[in-house]
Amino acid sequence: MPAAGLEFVLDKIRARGGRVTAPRVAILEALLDGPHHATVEELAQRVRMTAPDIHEATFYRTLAALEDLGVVYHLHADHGPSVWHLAVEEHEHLVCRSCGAITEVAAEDFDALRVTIASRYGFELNTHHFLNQGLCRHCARG
Amino acid sequence: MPAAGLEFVLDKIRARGGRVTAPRVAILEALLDGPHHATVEELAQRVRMTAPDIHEATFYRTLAALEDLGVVYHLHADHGPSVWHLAVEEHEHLVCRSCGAITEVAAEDFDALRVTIASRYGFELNTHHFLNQGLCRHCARG
DNA sequence: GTAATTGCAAAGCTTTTGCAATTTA
DNA sequence: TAAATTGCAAAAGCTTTGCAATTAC
Repeated sequence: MPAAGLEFVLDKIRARGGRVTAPRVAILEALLDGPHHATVEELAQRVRMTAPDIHEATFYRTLAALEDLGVVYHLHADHGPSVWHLAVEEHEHLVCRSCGAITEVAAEDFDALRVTIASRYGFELNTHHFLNQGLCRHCARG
Repeated sequence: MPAAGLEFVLDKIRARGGRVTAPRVAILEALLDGPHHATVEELAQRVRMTAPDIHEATFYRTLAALEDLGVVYHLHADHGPSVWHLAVEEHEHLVCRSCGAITEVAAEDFDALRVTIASRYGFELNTHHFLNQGLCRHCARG
């Protein structure tokens, strides 16, 4: 899933007959520049400086379109809004239920589990659609 | 997490100073009799025959109370409502993103993952708070 | 020009909450 | 009787949608 730069994604949009619009560019830049994961609200905050008039619905529609393209994906958090993520590199997300911090870890750490589940149950596990919950190093101690 | 029978749970409620009410009994019975997991809507449906007047809010409050007691827990589904689960035995849930079927698998299948994540990142992973998504044996073939 | 996209407003769905009335212990 | 629980109604939070206006190609 190498999604690399802005131009790469814009070309992908055009290739599908999509339009490259100011809102889409702004949202993509926010995701490319800042941390590669964010809720809609966080994205809106990042974008607000450069493009204050993008409607909330546009975020949802743009992100859904980008997800169709395989450029982003979303994770479900415990409660609260979905976390949207740039599909640059595969990794898993550990979210601390105490402090809320998100730790990104290597996708390979989950490989063994996928293999186990596939061989025992014939189930193709997609591990990165949810945030994995638990207690981070720091909070586990406290 | 042996939660066994109805009486066991009712005693647990009383022991905490809680009241044993008709709605609580009805909701517990629905969970004990039917499949051990259900959404609020599904529970309401099961309960409707015997107790048609339990308000939706009561389901949420009752389930939250039972969760405090460690008798039930809830899982977040992909989209859609939470799935409430009787805490009788530990197992993990695999939900098929194609047909929606929930496969329950042994908790031990996830043990290795928990150990890996703990030793590499010091993160105490709680694996059963989310439904694990993927494709079931049947749909993976199709 | 035509199809895709946006803004706006409204609504959908799940869940939570304030409050007065009811019920359990 | 006192504290816990319920029903009701309203609202909160996240997300989706219909529609007319706008914009990219």
